[in-house]
Amino acid sequence: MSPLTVTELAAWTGFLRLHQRLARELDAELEQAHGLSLGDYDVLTQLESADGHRLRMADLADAVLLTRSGLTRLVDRLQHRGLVERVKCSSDQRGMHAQLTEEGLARLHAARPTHLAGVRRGFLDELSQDETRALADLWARLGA
Amino acid sequence: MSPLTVTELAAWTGFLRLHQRLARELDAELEQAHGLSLGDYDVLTQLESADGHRLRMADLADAVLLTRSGLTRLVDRLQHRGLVERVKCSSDQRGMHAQLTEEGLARLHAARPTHLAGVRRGFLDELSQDETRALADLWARLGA
DNA sequence: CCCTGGTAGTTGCGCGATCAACGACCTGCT
DNA sequence: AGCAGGTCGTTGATCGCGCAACTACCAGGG
Repeated sequence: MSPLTVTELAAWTGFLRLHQRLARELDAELEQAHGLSLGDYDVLTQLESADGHRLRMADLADAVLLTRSGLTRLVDRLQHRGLVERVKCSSDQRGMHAQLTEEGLARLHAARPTHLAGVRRGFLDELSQDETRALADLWARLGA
Repeated sequence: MSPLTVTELAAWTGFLRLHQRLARELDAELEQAHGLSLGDYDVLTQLESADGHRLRMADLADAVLLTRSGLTRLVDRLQHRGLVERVKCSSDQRGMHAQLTEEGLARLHAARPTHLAGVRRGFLDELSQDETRALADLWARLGA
């Protein structure tokens, strides 16, 4: 396996470093301002955009890239705080829906400006429109 | 705060999702093939490229974006496995160097092909040369 | 000289995530 | 009908990390 060129290395490690830095910054900011972790925010957002503000546990886990067990506990915490509730699935007795509550929606809306500002400040603001589109296309390609 | 455009959203979430997926894939692969986590590999690599294969704890922590406490324990584990050793700093009685051992270097070299193959397969192979350069430049700009 | 403010590294604690194992349930085949 | 194999969500155990507190040490000013 031939070594990476300097440019390749920079393209890869820059990706890693930026993610680590940004994830920590934005998480801290959101936690401090609204008591939500990035994971909380991610789950809430997925639920908001889902039909009826509810999602099957497994689908939600896939959407936020957590294991099922990781999601179980994250939903536990959100439920305990009243931001989400569990609803039995009618068509499958094993299944559960995670359902956004009124309060969950409100908290999400309250937190959104903070988070969007952070994402812009740390990421989008540095990108031209062309670059933004190029990145979006690139991630789509890499996801397939 | 105005909402994100679809493209902006894709540029951001794609970044997040790709990182989560890749980090998990590459970590599992490296763990299974060589018993090293990505964090282990990262530390070993930093030490390899450092002068005398050694680095002050604080500098190493900065290089791999861990807190000092996180690094202390990571080095604990590596030391326990004989891949790294701690050396007192001569110029500062508080200071410690993390120093790569022979075995640590060997393990790193053994693991490198696996890791490079994974990075290429999941990331670099999908990029044209121009894109690779553009990304490297972009990360550099975002780092400042 | 010492004393104050700051830095280096380690530690106790708590959190959040994974993995493996489990019970409950579904589905298709015989 | 009954069983085999797979899926859904949860749980117990464990791990790695950050935060805050701590000790040891450094450096500069009175």
